[in-house]
Amino acid sequence: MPHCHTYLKKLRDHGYRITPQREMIVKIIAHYGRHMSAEEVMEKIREKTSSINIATVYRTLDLLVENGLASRFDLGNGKTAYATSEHGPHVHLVCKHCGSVTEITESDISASLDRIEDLYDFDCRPYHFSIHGLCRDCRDSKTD
Amino acid sequence: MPHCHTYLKKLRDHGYRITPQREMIVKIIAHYGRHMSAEEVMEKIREKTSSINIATVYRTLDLLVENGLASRFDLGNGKTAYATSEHGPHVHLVCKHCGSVTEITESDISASLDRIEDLYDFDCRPYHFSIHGLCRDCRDSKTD
DNA sequence: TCCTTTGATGCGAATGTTTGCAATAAGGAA
DNA sequence: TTCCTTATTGCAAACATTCGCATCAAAGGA
Ligand SMILES: [Mn+2]
Ligand SMILES: [Mn+2]
Ligand SMILES: [Zn+2]
Ligand SMILES: [Zn+2]
Repeated sequence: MPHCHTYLKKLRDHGYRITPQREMIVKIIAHYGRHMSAEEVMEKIREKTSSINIATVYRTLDLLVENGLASRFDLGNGKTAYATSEHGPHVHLVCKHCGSVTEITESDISASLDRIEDLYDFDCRPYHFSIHGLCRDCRDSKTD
Repeated sequence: MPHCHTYLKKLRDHGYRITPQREMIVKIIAHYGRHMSAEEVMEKIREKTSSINIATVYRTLDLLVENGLASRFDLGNGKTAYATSEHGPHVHLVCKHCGSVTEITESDISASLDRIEDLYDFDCRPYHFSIHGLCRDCRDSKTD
């Protein structure tokens, strides 16, 4: 499914101009279906055609996030990751000690998100964020 | 209350050395009671005595986070913020369009965190993280 | 108190991300 | 189709954060 067309249309509808750079970046991240860092997007671009400046990649990814077409989050390793909604909504449990990442099931968080959207009139969806904590292994291996 | 002593003791108990640099950084962030960026910690240090290298500030803040004595999170402006548990556990709703930040009430999220801790055996507490989304004002001012 | 071990610091370089600004080109109007 | 307005790009510099490594000093034992 060419989701990228939908994304591009939404951008155009919001009054943004569709440039070859934006088309290429949207296509790449929409089809990839997983998290990508800005640098990974750059690599895919280099594989295909002429290069795009890294600042433009960041600006386009941020544009998608601001308009609810992608999510941005921090996996704790000093890099930021991006994904379109193709990746599906979910929460990552990131261990701040060993860096392991677990994805949790929708139903484990959706009640709280519903509540937040109701009470605070704040639109969390499509959600995709990280909760940093300690996994069992790391907790056990500590005297505390 | 000199929480900093507690923090320093915990670090020592975990086998870390207590250096003048660590003492100073822990004192500053524990007494401040709010979020601070690494650069803000540096400013406080400069006001007081001789300088500490910024890399040491980052390393010490990360040490506190890894040992559950402080939390680190991203307020979406390209800077990372840190706070000790003096700041209290809570979740920020960060609007990715206008940048506004709302703090939500403990009870609005704690059920989900309990569930996560049970099901995944993952220690979320003391929790302090951000959910990025759209506030009412920004949602309303969009054609979508 | 002095010595030894080894974890912590400072420094400078590398990496990741943002920003200001002049040049460019998308999209609408004529 | 051509022109105009102004959003977008590329570039280079600034900024935020991490890392490797030589040096230093905290902590514990003699
Ligand atoms: Mn994910
Ligand atoms: Mn807070
Ligand atoms: Zn872990
Ligand atoms: Zn807003």
